[in-house]
Amino acid sequence: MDNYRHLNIKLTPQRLAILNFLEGNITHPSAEDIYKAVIKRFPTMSFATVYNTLEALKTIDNVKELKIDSNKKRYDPDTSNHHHLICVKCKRIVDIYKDFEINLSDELTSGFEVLGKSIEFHGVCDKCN
Amino acid sequence: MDNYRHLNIKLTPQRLAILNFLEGNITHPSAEDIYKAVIKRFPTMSFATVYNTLEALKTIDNVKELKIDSNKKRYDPDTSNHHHLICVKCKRIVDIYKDFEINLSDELTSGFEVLGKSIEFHGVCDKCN
DNA sequence: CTATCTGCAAACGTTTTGCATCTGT
DNA sequence: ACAGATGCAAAACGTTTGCAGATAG
Repeated sequence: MDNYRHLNIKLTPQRLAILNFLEGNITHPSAEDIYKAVIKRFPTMSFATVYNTLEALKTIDNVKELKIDSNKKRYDPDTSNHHHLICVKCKRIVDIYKDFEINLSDELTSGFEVLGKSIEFHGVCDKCN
Repeated sequence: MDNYRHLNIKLTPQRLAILNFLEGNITHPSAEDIYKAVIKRFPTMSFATVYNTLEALKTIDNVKELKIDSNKKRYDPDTSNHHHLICVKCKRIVDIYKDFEINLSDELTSGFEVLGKSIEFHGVCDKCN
């Protein structure tokens, strides 16, 4: 529904459908989730287009590839710094918006210049508890 | 080289080879890395056996499956609480042994009971810098 | 002796690729 | 007009599975 001209990528109807599905989406969808959502409006949509679009969006930092699921890639349209809390039972994921300042002392960093971090909290959600 | 009787799993020569390869290994190897290492001594070794053994070792908490690589699973024989620092350029991984105490206030946890966390630091290593 | 493991090959789910056609800009 | 996107099918890749034969305990 929005205007995506500022992204400076070719805006095809398929890409707009994907962008609309992703906008404000906090479900951390997989490529298949995205595919299933957009194919309703675009019966000819292919996985190639989903992956192609995700690649384009990653490049312009409009989407972030997540490693929270070891079986498949998931995507997050929120590219701001935030963390994830995952239920070990039902795998529900919630976003954690807080910047935890962690200083790694030099003897821990092996000479690395540390740029950032991402924290995966795990726990048990209210429904599972 | 060690004695693994305390693990209480069937100790086949193949499993011993995998255990020996993993012991003290800080390279966070993938299934293929393990396979390539042990096939030198067991030319008939199959991936099925590698995965079967990893599954058995995961069950008894002797190895941990890592999510640091979005393309494939990696394994860590060090199951103690620690974190990882990854070079964004060369993907080199170093272990961070420190327990950062992070308290999530109730308004952040969405009712979850938080049990633990794992932090993925990213940065640029000395060689890449 | 027998419950479990091994090794092979086939199957699986996810992601990538090649290519002819189509389309935003 | 044309650089780049689409859609299809095939391939690639990591991982899992079925099963006959082997083996640790």
